[in-house]
Amino acid sequence: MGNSDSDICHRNMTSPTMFHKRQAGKSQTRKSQTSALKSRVMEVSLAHFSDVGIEQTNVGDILQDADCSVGSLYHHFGSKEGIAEALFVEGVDHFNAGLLAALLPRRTASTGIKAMVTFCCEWVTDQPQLAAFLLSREIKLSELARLELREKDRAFGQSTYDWFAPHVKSGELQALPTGLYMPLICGPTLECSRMWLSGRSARSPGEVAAILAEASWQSVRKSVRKP
Amino acid sequence: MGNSDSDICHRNMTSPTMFHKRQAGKSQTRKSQTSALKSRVMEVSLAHFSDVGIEQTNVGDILQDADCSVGSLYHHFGSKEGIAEALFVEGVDHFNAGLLAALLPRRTASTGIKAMVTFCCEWVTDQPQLAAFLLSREIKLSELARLELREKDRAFGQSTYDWFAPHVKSGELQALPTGLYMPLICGPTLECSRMWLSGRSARSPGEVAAILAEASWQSVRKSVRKP
DNA sequence: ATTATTACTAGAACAAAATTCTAGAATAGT
DNA sequence: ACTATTCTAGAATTTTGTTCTAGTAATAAT
Repeated sequence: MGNSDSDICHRNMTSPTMFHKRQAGKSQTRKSQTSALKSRVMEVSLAHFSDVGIEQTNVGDILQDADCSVGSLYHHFGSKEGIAEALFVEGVDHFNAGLLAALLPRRTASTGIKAMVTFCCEWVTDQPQLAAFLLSREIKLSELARLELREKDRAFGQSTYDWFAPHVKSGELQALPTGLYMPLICGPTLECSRMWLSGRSARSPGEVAAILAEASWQSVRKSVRKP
Repeated sequence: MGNSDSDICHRNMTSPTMFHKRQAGKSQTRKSQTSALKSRVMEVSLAHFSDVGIEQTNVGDILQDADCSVGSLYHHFGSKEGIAEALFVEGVDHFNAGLLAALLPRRTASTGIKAMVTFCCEWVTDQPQLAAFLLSREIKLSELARLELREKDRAFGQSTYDWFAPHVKSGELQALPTGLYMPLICGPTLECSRMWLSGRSARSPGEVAAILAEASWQSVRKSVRKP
């Protein structure tokens, strides 16, 4: 999170100097101070965003809670939305990586699908703040971030599809339009998550993980019964 | 939509005069002008909200596009969020009513569940703007609206449960925690909707309604196979 | 009919909050 | 040592949501 090199100055910089190798030389103090500052801002912002939403959060509070100056904040993030964007991209990254890590080692269709659902449930239950923020979708992404995410999304979709394909061929999984697997597998869980996170449901996803896993599995397995 | 009597002045008014019967007498011109204005504001706001989000929308634009004065807008809606709130409550009402109307006449578990999914798909596909707005959930509701919605939600849940119960008893539907039926039935569809609405998927829910209906049905039907 | 009250419209004035600007300090590269 | 760049800082500016005051049309009360 800290040294994510994601400040806007790097993003916007087109000069070749950005490719010079960075010697992690002697005095690390300034660098670490800076990255600590960015971390602090992101952490504090997440707390506020997930609590009252981006709009209701005011930069003044972030500045104060993160002990950061206006200049620094705008230097690193460009805008309030910029902070949200950074949080969003990072969050999606972590989630997708975790989901893949849960899926890939599984050898059977059933265990793979259920592992995805279970991971989803646990992830949401373990870090409700980040989950609430990611699921809220009130983020207006910049064109750049949009493309970045689109690409990550594509890569993620490809990875899962590579895992699914053999199981479809072997007749364990239904053959479906590619875009439907994720909604069918994670949709119910995410819906439960939203309800829990917004206080409309008392039961956390973690508590109903097993039921959700079984149900989602039933929805994508190749049915052998007559309809 | 027009004469919804939902302006804040009515909501906040506690004096008994609000209960005086209103003679729909002679000159309707002012009333209709007013309700036309409110409709215009809501329509224009929905377009902006679903396009760029509530935060990014500025009142100035709404004022201009709806040809409304600052005074009128704040008289009728109280704030920018007030407009969003009105849109949200109205939207949820319509959606829930439609969903119930699709479900209640069905006599078998299978056709009922599938009707819900199908309705969901069509509703989202038919009015993408409203759907995008409702699904975005960036609305900070007032305490009053929160309670109002909570109650509607409860009533809706009760109605669907009354329909489900006999089918659970007869062994067609799985017995599940009450809060899980909706996520399992509508979760995949809503997830598809989000992807379509945000441009991450090309296929509209309407196009895959049949597949989703069947899959969701499989996820909640009472399974007769060995696990 | 006259008056009083209320609903509504209108836009100037205000306040709060986001962002830009300018300047200076720390650091890295040459 | 010198120069360019990154980073920090906070005052100044701009933007934008909201309030206020005033006036008009409609309805209710007397």
